[in-house]
Amino acid sequence: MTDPTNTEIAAALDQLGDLYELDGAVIHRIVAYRNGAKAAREASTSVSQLAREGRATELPGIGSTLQEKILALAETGEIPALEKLRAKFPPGLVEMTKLPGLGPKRARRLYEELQIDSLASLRAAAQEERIRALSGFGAKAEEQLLAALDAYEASGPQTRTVLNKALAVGEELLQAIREHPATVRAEFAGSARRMAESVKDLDIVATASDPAALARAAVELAQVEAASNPGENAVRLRTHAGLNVDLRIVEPDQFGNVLQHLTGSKEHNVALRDFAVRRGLHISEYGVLDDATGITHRCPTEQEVYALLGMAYIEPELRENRGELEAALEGKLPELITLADLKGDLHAHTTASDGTASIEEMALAAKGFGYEYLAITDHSASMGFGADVSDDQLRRQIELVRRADVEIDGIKLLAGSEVNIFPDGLLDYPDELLAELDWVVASVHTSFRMNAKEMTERVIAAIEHPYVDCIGHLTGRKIEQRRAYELDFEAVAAAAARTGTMLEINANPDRRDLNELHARAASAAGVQIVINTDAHRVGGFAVARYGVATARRAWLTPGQIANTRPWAEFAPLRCRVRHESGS
DNA sequence: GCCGTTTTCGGCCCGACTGTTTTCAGTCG
Repeated sequence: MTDPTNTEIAAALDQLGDLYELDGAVIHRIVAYRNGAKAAREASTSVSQLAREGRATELPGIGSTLQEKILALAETGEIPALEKLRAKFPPGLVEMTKLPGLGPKRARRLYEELQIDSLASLRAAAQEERIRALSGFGAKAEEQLLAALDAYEASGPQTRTVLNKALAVGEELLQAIREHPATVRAEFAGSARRMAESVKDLDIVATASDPAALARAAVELAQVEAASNPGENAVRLRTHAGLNVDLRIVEPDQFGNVLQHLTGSKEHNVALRDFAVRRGLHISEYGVLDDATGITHRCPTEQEVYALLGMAYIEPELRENRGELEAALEGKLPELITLADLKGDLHAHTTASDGTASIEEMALAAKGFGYEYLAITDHSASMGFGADVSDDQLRRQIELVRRADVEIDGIKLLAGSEVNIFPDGLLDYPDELLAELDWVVASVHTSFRMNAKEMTERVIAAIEHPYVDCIGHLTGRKIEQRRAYELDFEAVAAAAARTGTMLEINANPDRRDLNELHARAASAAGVQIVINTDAHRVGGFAVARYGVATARRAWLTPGQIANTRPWAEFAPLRCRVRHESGS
């Protein structure tokens, strides 16, 4: 049988955690399963394989017991403890705990005392006012359960907003808050500050000369559709797009504590506080309490919070409990790449395929964005976007790019293509035509539903092609829309490292593909990474920030990103150069 | 269930909010 993927292992461990929680296990055991699930989900190699070798325990949070369970899943397809718990609790019971306000303890009482085992039976019981008979429940609880059921059935489990959509309105709102006369300082916190792929809501932390006045004024801003009653130092806003924004206004001497607390992530904060406790310190949003002195240190800046723990400042993008605390202690945090480090873009479209601007317009836009070089990479013939670029049209396009390169000063233009990888691994243009190009991105755009083995062979065939410089948006995922297709990432990264083929971080905020975990693992495996915007219009280069954000969340430095180099240094990195020179 | 420059056993983050309570358990972020 085929080994379970890391995602499947993580799901099984998460389920075990949920079911043990219903079963009333001590919280630390439940947390251990959830930590194990996180470790499996984020591992850069096959966890089943590690378990077979007895090395899964090297992952933080996986000990011998979890390794045994993973091994059982790999060898028999099931985990006995999980099957036993599934038999004990109906699946509807787990679903009930997804309702806000209903946790495992209360759900289990509803099941045992009223035989409620599904959303439907829960609704019936609440409507018939049978729940209020239980001690600890009242009429209010029934009311809230019915409201939660309505909300859940109307829109399903909570949806998240892709980061650029949240920032589009959020940055306007932040700017408006900053411009208010009472505001001294205002910053994003939360997952938006960490530049996560998507957000549940936005958090803004501010200091103000008159907090209550700022809270009242925020309610009246043009971006705000509705709001809670503004308090003395907090208000919840809802934008016209339905995004919730929490504004917290704090004392300046606690700004660092609150910003750190609300920036999270939860996992980072839990690990940070755990670390602090071992040193006699207690971190909260109000300060850092020192057991030895009884003094609570209030921190105007986050730097002071981390300094009190003897750590270097940790950039928000790294705060995911992926080793940043240990690195900060040892002074081994990476010098992360910034937007200003990018020198060129190697994936952009024009009207020759599905872009909206000419070669010249895109060149000038890229130059205006500060780039020194740009590859024009329209879709190959089989793509079917607008005007197909046939072989002859590509030859003509090459001429046009070369001419524009001569005519436009201050930016190097490369004649390229985004070539389709067919299901059999072959490319859309003949080799002799590909050989004429300066740069070739190969991408999968069709037949996503192949199995992992076939898809891996398909992509590796392209990686091994002598004229392919780079693989575009490797996994095909669209954030909150479309899952990544099945692929053996380790094998792909190994092939890319072996051949010198680059892997792209596609900066389109709906893609961010490679994702941060893949990008980190690929770079560690020796793969050269490029950050490309895949721009389809002159404004398209602006999304580079999201590609940079993914690279930062992948711990990457400028040296690990090929297109931080000027063209003279980048050009020899292309694997085709080595192919052509016969090495 | 995991883990160890105080531990192989005994710890394991912090606080707010809510409804149902007469001091707190459960839930959430």
